[in-house]
Amino acid sequence: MAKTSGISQDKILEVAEAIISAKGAKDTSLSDIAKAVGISKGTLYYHYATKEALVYDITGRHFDRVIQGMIRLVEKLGMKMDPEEILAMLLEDLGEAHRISRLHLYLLYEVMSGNEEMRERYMVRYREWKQTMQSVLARLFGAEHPAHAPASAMLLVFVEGNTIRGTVFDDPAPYREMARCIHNLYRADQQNPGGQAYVETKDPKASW
Amino acid sequence: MAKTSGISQDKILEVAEAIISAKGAKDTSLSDIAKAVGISKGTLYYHYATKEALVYDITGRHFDRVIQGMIRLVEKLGMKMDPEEILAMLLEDLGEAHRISRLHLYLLYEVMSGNEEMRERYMVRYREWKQTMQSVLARLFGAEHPAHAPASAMLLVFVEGNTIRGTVFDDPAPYREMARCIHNLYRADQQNPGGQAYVETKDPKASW
Amino acid sequence: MAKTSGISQDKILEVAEAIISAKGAKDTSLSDIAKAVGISKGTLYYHYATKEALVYDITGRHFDRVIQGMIRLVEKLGMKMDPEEILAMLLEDLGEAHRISRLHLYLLYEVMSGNEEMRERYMVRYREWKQTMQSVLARLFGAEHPAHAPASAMLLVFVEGNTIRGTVFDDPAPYREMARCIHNLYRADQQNPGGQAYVETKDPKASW
Amino acid sequence: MAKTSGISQDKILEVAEAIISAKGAKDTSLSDIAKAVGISKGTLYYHYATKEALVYDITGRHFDRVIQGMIRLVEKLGMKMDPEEILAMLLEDLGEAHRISRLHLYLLYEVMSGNEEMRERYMVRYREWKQTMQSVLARLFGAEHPAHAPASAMLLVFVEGNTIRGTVFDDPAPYREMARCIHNLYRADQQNPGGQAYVETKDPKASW
DNA sequence: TATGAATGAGATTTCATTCAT
DNA sequence: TATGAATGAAATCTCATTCAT
Repeated sequence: MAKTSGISQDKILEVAEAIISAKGAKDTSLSDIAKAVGISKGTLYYHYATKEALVYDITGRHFDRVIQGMIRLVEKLGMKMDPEEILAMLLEDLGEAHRISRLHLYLLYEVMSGNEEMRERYMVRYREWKQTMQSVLARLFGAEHPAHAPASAMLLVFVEGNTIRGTVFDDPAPYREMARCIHNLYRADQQNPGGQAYVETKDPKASW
Repeated sequence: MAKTSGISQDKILEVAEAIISAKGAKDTSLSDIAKAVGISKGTLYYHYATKEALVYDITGRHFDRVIQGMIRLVEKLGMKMDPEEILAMLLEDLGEAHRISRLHLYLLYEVMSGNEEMRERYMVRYREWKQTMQSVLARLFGAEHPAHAPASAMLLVFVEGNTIRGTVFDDPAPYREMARCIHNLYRADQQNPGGQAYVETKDPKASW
Repeated sequence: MAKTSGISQDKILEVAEAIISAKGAKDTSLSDIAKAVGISKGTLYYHYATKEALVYDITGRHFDRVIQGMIRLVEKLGMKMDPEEILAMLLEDLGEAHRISRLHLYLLYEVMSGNEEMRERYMVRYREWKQTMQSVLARLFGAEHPAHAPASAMLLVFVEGNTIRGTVFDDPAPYREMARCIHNLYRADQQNPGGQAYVETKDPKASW
Repeated sequence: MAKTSGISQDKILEVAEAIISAKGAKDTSLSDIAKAVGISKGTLYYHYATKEALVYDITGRHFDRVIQGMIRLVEKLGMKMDPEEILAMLLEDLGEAHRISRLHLYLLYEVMSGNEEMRERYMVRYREWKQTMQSVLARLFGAEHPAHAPASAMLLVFVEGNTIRGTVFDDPAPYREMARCIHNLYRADQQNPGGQAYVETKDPKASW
């Protein structure tokens, strides 16, 4: 959607992302962005023919960063730590990055009120992110485990829930307890004592 | 903020809420609402001096319903059930009400990009909601318990996380596991084995 | 498409039509019109939500006038005159009204480059105009006559051809000869000496 | 107006003409054309300093083709046929070439809403076309004849009228009757029985 | 209470044209 | 010859808000 070329493209994205992180895409006009980048509206149009196209690329950047951030953090921590601690740090890392959280919610909003194409593209990246979470769990708890399905679902919910929580409240969430909660899913004696195991639905509308 | 008057006030709110649940406040014009209600823009303006005022009242209605819904559900279930099961049902009840979820996120967006007054009013209702969650926990697990703080924080995160999750994906979340996770916080042998207890911060910026 | 109401609606149409007759709809901006009427662009929008809607109503006015003009002229001339002379005057009347001719061509252009809805509405009025021509011929030469079909087709071609001719050249067309030409179609000894009679096609795409 | 140069000049014209025939010059951007030709806007600008210059050349091509088409058709038919039949075929040939008709009208529009220079150039070619029509009539009915003036005027009106007619309606016009109508002008007993002969005005504004 | 009319400010988009390389 | 980048001016449309009646 975006043209490929040198320096300005990136600068536009960077500046636009900063403004949108602060005010949301709906409240950020192309004038605002052009002014902040130091170019004319015409030039902005030359690089991004529609506002949507710009938001697309920002969405891409956002997920790139979030996904790379997870991977880098896990690699940095290595295997020296307790899996539970690693999960706690992951959750905290994502939960405390407020600028990213705001952007995350603003992009979600764009998707909710956007067109099908927007939604499609967003979902692709979202699933990629979810996949990364599952890889992290596999790395921490072994490749195959029946708890992976509920654990990754719960991890996602924690991350998203923290996003909203951190946007509304200022104090940190109980990251440690959340980590333990996920860890518990992998403990033999905890597994569904007398209950049904959580199995992700696989119908056509299922998402991963 | 809203004038007190006859019949239309409620009708306006109802219709406006329906439209905003579907499209978001930013993408809903006062024209849209007036048309749907069957009144003129002038009349709409007579009842609500600004668009913000209308969104305020919708926010009020929204939290009223969410809070009342929780209370009613807990009362309906009574004490016959396992606390864990009640929690699971609470989470499911909130997580599967998609129209409410959408509205919830749209209102959050309004707050994020709104002015201070809007934020203030929103916070009042939000804390009220949080208070209700704590009451529910107190009812389920006893009035005083050190786990209440992390448990209510986690409950909130679950609820909000599910809101987003349900908006993006179509399949249900692992409500049962979430409920157990909260339940575990109240189990003696689970409590912070060799770790620090979660304590909510109480600085001025703290929110409850 | 247009709102029904008092004075300004008509004034807008009148002024807009004058400007569009001179410059064409494509080269007439809503700003131009608003300025000429003495209202703001917002007010113009209040009365006509799109430029298309405005052009629709102008198209309506245009055909109204052209059709009424034909009827009035024929009625004025009554039966005192030679049919041929009446036809000549009709052709001249339409051919020499340059402002109307320009508008006619500008509207045709809008239809050619417009959407299906525009085309639809235009065709309705166009056929109505064609119908009026046939009524005029019926009045001049009797209700039923095999020459009606080619005669009305030819009359239309004359009128439209004159429209272009008068736009490009300044001198008058040979109205009298055209009239005779049509008249000849009704003369027994002229009818298709050894040729096929012109019959309008009646397939689904046929237009009248 | 156009620079003389290698291969692209012609390709540009060809492609541009095709697009403009379909959408009209006003609705065709230089971007559209550049993209379709497969060159950059900069390169297009190198070949045509303005959009107007491009339309000029397309106008030239258009009249070249129309004029050459008439000449070639008449030559092909030779003298074997009835003059009336030749006229009918000429009219049909022009009337049924819809792409050319569209272009013809679109170019007329450009002239109507264009500047004086555009108009000037257009008129030169238009008169050339008219001249060709007169040559055709001379060939069919003899070099000198008082009916030439009204006949050529009427021929032009027929051609232009058919252009519009064919754009609006789908069914063919009564070409044969039109041909006879012109033919009749050359018949002694038909000439202005008791009327004034049609004489083209020769004032400065007269066009041929 | 209710409304039709009006509006200003601003949003997105478009595009012919220019120019350095 | 060719082009990518840039731009200014303008066009259409949107809408919360105001106000006389």
